[in-house]
Amino acid sequence: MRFSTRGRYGVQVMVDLAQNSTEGPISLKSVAERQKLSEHYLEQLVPELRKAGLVKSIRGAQGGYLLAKKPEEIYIGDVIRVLEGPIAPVECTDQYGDDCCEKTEFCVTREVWVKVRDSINDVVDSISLADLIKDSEKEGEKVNLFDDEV
Amino acid sequence: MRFSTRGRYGVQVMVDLAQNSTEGPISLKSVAERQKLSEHYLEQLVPELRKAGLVKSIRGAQGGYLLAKKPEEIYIGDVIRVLEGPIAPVECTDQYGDDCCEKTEFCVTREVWVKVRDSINDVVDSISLADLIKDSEKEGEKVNLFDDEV
DNA sequence: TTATATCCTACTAAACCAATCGGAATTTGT
DNA sequence: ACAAATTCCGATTGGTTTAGTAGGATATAA
Repeated sequence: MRFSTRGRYGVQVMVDLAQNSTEGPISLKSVAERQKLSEHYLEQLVPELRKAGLVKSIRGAQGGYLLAKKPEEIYIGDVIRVLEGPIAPVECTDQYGDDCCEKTEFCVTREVWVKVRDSINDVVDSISLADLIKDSEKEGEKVNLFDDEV
Repeated sequence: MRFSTRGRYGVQVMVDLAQNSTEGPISLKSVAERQKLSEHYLEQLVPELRKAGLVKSIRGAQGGYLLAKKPEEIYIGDVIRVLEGPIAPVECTDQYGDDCCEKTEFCVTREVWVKVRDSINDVVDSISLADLIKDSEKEGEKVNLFDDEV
């Protein structure tokens, strides 16, 4: 049960843009260096974010990418669904309200996957880019934000 | 972002056992027929559930599998984690409290994945086999249980 | 002793993942 | 006009994972 690198890198790129593109476009080269990712691979992912209206691109020298909206208006769920496809822990939860497999009897287990799907969507749709970079502004302290862990 | 068939089939098998093993062991052959799954493939999965203490096996003719505990005491999360491994939407959330990548700066995005992980675990650890088969006892009505959907 | 089961280890075909490669098109600065 | 920087685009690739299949060995009831 893993997200692929697509969603993970995508979120990293968006956060990086939010942190760095305050004045002018940011090249993928610099994002790749800061985030320690393959520039070529990002070239494959980021155009999808552009087509989805999450970033804007400026071509040519000194070009690069910019967020298309304010960090407060971009939710992690949007980024993930663009790069990973709809969140559907099993196939039959892909479309809402559809009935799934051709099982003759009522499919009992679907309830589980629907609840998982909805709960993931709730989480990722409740966190904006602004929420994430707010944390990073406390840079240097390195506090543990995850006090819910063991 | 999918669970593999392992987790899905595993839950199906456990539900099938809960529904059918009230008196005596159930063969994988019959489970496979009812659930329309490959018997041989189940032979690969179900022993893992046995080693994890979720089912008991009885070998030989008229043998088969039984739940090792009451349906009220078996949670979907247990089944899934046995067959899919720990729920960790990205690698660095695999162990609790561990810090992840060797990023020099604090990893902002990890917060997202930790919250997703915890929310999935909360859901699957709140649904027991008993909860699922309770629904199926209303068989025949075929009501839509998912009124939270569009 | 036969049929029915679980148990166990390999093997495999297909799909998917995470890139890499090689260039075309666009824009800025000199 | 030209070079450098950059996005854009399609093809290819090596490795891993998935979802099984194959072929038996072992155990037990009838």
